[in-house]
Formats: sequence, C-alpha cells, structure tokens
Amino acid sequence: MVDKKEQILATALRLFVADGFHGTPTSKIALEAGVANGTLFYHYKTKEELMVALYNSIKGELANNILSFAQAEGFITTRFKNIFIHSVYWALKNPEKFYYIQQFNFSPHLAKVPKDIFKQQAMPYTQLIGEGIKKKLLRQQPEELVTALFNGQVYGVCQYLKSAGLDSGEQEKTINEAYDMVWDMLKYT
Amino acid sequence: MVDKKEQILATALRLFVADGFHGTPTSKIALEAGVANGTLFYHYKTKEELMVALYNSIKGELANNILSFAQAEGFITTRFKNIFIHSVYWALKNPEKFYYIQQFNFSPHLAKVPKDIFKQQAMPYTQLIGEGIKKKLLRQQPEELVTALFNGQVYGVCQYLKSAGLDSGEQEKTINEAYDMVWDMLKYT
Amino acid sequence: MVDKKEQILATALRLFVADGFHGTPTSKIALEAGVANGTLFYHYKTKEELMVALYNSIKGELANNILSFAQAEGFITTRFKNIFIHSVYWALKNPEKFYYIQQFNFSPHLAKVPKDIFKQQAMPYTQLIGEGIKKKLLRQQPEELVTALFNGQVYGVCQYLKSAGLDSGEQEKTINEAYDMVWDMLKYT
Amino acid sequence: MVDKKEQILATALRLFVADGFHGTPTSKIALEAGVANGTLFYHYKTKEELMVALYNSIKGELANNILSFAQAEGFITTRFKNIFIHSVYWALKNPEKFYYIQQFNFSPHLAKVPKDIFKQQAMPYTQLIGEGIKKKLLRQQPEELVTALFNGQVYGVCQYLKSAGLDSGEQEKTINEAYDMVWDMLKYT
DNA sequence: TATGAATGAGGTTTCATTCAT
DNA sequence: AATGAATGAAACCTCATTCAT
Repeated sequence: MVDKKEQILATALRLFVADGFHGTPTSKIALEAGVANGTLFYHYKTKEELMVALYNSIKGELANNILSFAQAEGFITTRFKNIFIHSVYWALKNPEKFYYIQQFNFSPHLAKVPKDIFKQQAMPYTQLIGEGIKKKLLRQQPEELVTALFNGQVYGVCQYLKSAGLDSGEQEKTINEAYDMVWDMLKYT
Repeated sequence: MVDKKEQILATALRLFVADGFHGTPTSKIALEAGVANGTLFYHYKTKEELMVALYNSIKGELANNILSFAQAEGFITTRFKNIFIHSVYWALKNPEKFYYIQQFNFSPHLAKVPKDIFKQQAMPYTQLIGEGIKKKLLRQQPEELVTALFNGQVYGVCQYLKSAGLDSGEQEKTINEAYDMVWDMLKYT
Repeated sequence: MVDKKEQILATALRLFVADGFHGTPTSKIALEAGVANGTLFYHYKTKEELMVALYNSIKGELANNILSFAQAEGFITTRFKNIFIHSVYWALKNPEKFYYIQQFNFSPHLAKVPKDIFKQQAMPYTQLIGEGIKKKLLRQQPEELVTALFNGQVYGVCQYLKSAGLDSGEQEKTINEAYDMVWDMLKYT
Repeated sequence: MVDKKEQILATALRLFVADGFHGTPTSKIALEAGVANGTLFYHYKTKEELMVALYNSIKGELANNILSFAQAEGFITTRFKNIFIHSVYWALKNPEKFYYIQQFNFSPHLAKVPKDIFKQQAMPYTQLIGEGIKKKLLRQQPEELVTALFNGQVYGVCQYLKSAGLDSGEQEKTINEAYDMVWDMLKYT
C-alpha cells in the first residue's frame, strides 16, 4: 500500500484541479484517498497547509527535472534551449500539475509560501540567464526582465498547445519554432 | 452618494483581490460597501453572478481602452505597438483590476462566462494580428500562437515592472525596449 | 412569540446547568430553543460569548434585585440584614441561576468578563459595607475582607439549605439564625 | 527521570487550571509531559479517569495534611483553630491544587466520584465539629450548617488573601484575626 | 511499558441565500 | 429599491481513543 500521505497529496491534486480549492471539501479528498477524515488533518494541520505542501512538492519536482539541463556541460545556448523545451514538455506531460501551479500562483495562498524557498528553487536557472547576459549571448537587459519574458513564453506556448490539439509531430515542430522565436527575442544583438 | 450597485462592485474588487473569492464573504462586501446584506442579493442573484459581473465589467473597460488603438487609422505596425504599450500602461495603472482578471482566469468560475462574449471582446485585436500575418508583417504562424505569445509578453513585462520599482522615466524606457524585443520575436523574417 | 434572543438565553441556562458547558452542544441549545442553528450564532458570535452574555444577564438581574435594599432609607444595619436575607432568598428561588454563576465563577471563562463591570455591579453593596466600617458598626477590617467573608456566608447557607430539604418555615428560621451568626462575626466589638 | 505517571498528573494539573477541562486536550498534556499520546491512555483509561484521579490525589493530600491536626491530642478548640489556619495555609501554598478542587467541585464530573469516599475523607473533620456541638463549645445548630459556614469562611479568607497581596507577616495576622471572627460566629453563646 | 499513526464521530462556526417588511 | 433577521446545509477541524508494533 502506498504511503497515505502521498495518497492524500495525489488525490488533492486531482480534485483541486477539477473543482478548485473552494470546490473541494477536505472530506472528499479523504474519502477518495481512502483514508479517514482525521488522517488528513493528522498529516496536514490545515487545508491550506495541504495546499501549500502540494504546491511545494510539485515545484520541487519541476525544479529537479530542469536542474539537470541547467547544470549540464556544454554551451550555454544549448542548455538554455534544453530548459525551454523540457519545461514545455514537462508541462504537457503533467497538465494537472502545471495547471495547479498556475491556479495557486494566482491565489491569495501564494503569500503563505516563504520567499526564500522561491529564490532557492529558481537559482540554477537564474544563474544561467545571468551568465548568458554577462557573456553577451543574451540581451543586455536586467536579469529579472529576461527571466520574466522567458517564463512568459513558456507559459504562452503551453497555453496554445493545450487548446490547439496537435499531433506529437506537429507539437515538436511548434515547440522548436517557438523556441526560435524566443531566441530571436532574447539573443544578443 | 454613489450608486449602491457600483459601490458593491468596487468593494468586491478590493476584497476579492485582497483575500480571494473564498476568503471574502458576501456579508463583508455588503458591510464595507455600506449596504445591507440583502441589498447585495437584490442586485446580484448569487455571489458568482457578482464575480462574473465584475469580471465582465473590467474586461469591458480594458477592451474599450484598447479598442481605439486597434481600430485607429495608420500602419498596422504602429497600431500593434500601441496596443502592447497601452495594455501594459493600463495594467500598471489598474493593478487590482489586472490581478483580478488573472485570478478569475485561473479559477473554475471562468467556465461560467459564455465563450462568445470572449471572442467578441478579443475580436478587433485578433483581427489585427490575423491581418498582420496575412500581409507578411508578422511571422507565418497560427494566429492563436502569435496571440498567445504576445499576451505572454504583456503579462511578463507587467510582472517585472511590478516588482522592479522603477521611476516613470525608466518604466517608459523599459516598456519600449520590451516592445522592441517582442517585435523581434513576432516580426516577419 | 418570545424574543428569540431571550429564548436562546433561557434554554442555554437550563442546559448548561444540567449538562455543563462542554456537555451542551450549541446545536442542542438551538434545537430546544426552537431556532435554527445559525440563529444562535447570529445573535452570539461564539459559544463563549453566549456563556458570558448569560452570566452578565444573571448578575445584572441579581444586582438589580439587591440594589433596592442597599439603597433603601433606614439604618445601615437593617439594610445590611436585608441584603443578606434577600440574597439567600433569591438564590433559593433561582437555583439554576445561582448554580450557573458558581459554575461560571470557577471556570476559565471568567477571565473574559471585563473587571470594571464587576466592580460597578458590586459598588452599592461595597459602599454600604465601607460605610458600616467607617461608622464603627462593623469590624475594623479591610472592606474587601469583610465583603469576602460576608459573601462566603451567603454561599455557605445556600449550600446547606439546598441539601437540607427543610420546609419554608424552618428555612426562614435557619436563614435568620444564620444571619445572627454572621452578624456576630462582622459586628463592631 | 520522574515517573511518567506522576509527570502526567502534574502536567494535567497545570493545564487544567490554566485552560479548563475542555480547553485542555489530552494530546497537549501528553506533549508537555514529554510522553507519547498513547502512554497517557495506558495509565488512565479515559480523560475523565485522569481528571478524577487528579482530584482524588489532591483531596487525599489535603486530607492527610489536615488529619494530623484534627486527630491531635489537646483541647477541641485548639484543634479547631489549627484546622482552620492550616487549611488556609495549605491553600495559599498550593494555589493550583486549591483552584483545581473548586473547579472540579463545580463541574458535572463531580458526580463520578463515589460519595462514600467523600464522607470518609471528611469524617475526622465532621466528627470534630459534631463533638464540639455536643460538648456545647459550638453553636447548637445542625452539624452540616456549621460545617458549611466554616468551609465558607476558609474559602472567603483565601479569596481575599489571593487578591490582597500582603507580606507574610500581615498574612499571618489576617488569618488569625479572621479565625477570631469565625470563632465569634460559631462559638457557643 | 511505551509508542504514535490512524480513526471517525461530533463540535463549532461560516455563509450564501431568502423573505417579510 | 432596500433591509437585516433568520435559516440550515455544509465546511473545517478537534480530539478522545485504539491498536499494531
């Protein structure tokens, strides 16, 4: 039997995405996770703590996934491209997790996440962009602006792909072309 | 005394942004709007109806604001630039409204907004992009992808400006440079 | 139909005395008071607020009852005796209220009652004792000690009468004799 | 390391007095006593059993303390005075225990204590008063009334001393004078 | 003797909504 | 158009208690 704590997390993800935070009673999570009502509150003191734990767990998973590409050997440009492409792929393969993060990001619960955790997770990634700017591979703009625009693009492409319904060949092509566009935007001129 | 209906809407915006949908009881909205509990429900049959009405009201305001630029005389490229720049300015001048829209977009309540209203509001804007593609001023990519990337950039810039704390001169400069970058990404090559 | 707020108070008194604070769910109070669950919380924000309101209401009633005797014309000694005797009578006629006050006094909820309300209610009564001491009718001891001992006696007699099961003639006799004893204790010597 | 059972009892006393019975979860007692949740229930089958055990333990301690004075050789009047004075001292030295007993006495849990245990503990004490009445040292009133008034006075003095904040010399004087007053009330006339 | 994860009944409270005025 | 007392379903959460280890 899977760990009950994990089971609760997995069920919560499914239900929160389907019905929203407010639309999902803790009792339903417990029921569908196959645990008692009180068990949920034994592991997570409040509903919000559960929501935050789920958020951090997903962010951690995503960060781990990207980390290898950011820290790999090779040209900065290659690593940069890999990050973009695999971020999009991860989002497509984990639509619920991707959606959950968006949903959480635009909710007042975001305030409950300590900011340092944030920065720490984004670090390897911010570092790479910083390096790219310094080495005159990327535009001479503030690191934060470049990061924001880069992120905006990852999100924009995912948004498009979700609603476009392409086959996997077309998807790959689109992702590559989108990256070329992003590169045109961010590369040093 | 301002119209009570307006007062309710304004108070709801403030509270929804501060505390979230679920974190804001209708009774609190009524209280802080200076009306009786029942008055709120006289004007809006349900809480969700209030939320949707608020959403539509803001979207309408934004659309009106942008419309003039989209439909203006002149080069497509100029109109395109104007849309970008004034969207960003509007967002900066109306942070609560901008945030509310994001929050609503990532909530299950979005489903309650008829899709045709959506398309209708975005039309002048989508049309312009479609025209730009056809006339080979913009990249030969699906209209929806171009739109998604364009929107992603508006959002990315706003995100950056919100946290960067620049003076208005620097802000203007940043917005213009960001537009140049967007243009490098989307222009026909 | 009686005021619902009153009805809730009366029902709460009965149930709290019968089953204790913790042994009485708010839902039971509402049910037996013939109001909806939410109505109770409309009038009293929390269960504890209800408990405190009940306490203050009873104390107020008792204070009013005694006030007339304390402020009456006539010898201090007569007024003093009247207070004692009518306090005991009131307790015997209102056993639930009397018990409720004791129960509340020995609970942590007492801390929720503002102290100034306390002093204000006891004032006419404390004043009389102070006057008695100054005029050398009562023992030359601190006002507070005399008050404490006087109160201890009221409580002691009530305790005894409750368990003794006397008829009303014997009761009257006992109360009078008990007062004589109290007087022997407190009178100036 | 102290006996865990003792540790639980001591912690329970502290917390029950501070927060009340209902305000003190067993889990908190276990936590602050430094034992596991289940350990508490290993030693005391239910929470109420713990409460009663604590009550009996304190009553036993108090009874032992007083017993020696009640059963000592010498004049009844001396023993009587000693009981009064040492009861007050014990209460002042053990304010939490004294308060706990009051709190318990005015709670529905009192019913769970077998009545014979009660009478047995009070016996040496009641006996002394009975003897005093028979020998015409005390007033010719029912034994129970005299006992009730005597107890009321112990409580009254403690109440006063708790709030008066006297130094130990003044305290001793007050206790002695209070006893003189009690004696004036109860002595045979 | 001791543990602590797991339980589930039940408690307090919230809150959108109604309706008589 | 406006009110606010009243509602009751349902939510979150607590907590005494159990039991396998």
